[in-house]
Amino acid sequence: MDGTNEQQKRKSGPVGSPGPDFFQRVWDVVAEIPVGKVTTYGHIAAHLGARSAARTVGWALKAAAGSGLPCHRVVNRFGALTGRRHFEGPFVMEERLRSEGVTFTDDGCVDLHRHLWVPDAAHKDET
DNA sequence: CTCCTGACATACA
DNA sequence: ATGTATGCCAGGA
Repeated sequence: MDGTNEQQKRKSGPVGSPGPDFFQRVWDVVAEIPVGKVTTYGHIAAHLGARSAARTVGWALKAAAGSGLPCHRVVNRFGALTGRRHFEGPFVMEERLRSEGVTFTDDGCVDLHRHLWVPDAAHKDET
């Protein structure tokens, strides 16, 4: 049988809630991103146990846009500000990161080599 | 109720 | 190496 629309069955499913809302979990991680640092959707998703759910992470950020969450510190694995269009303006995201000390490359991407932050590292080194 | 899209990423052909 | 297809979770038409 085809499994193309198998995902839709989740909606019709009775409960099967894995626990707290996936969104809430994403917001919790993003809220812990230190200033001057950035993380990627994949790292957040992987930290939540769903490395392939990177798309859903982006959705959570869109839902959190304007909720006071530093969603501007979350970029894709290339360091590109793919979500800048969901901000107050197309340049707000970059300006904010620059304001926090984040540097960019000539491609307009965040310098992940200097500002890449991983959620798992925060749990291990927690004073 | 069903199908598609979406701020991504990985696997396979 | 490039392109296509799928997976994940949630929401909108």
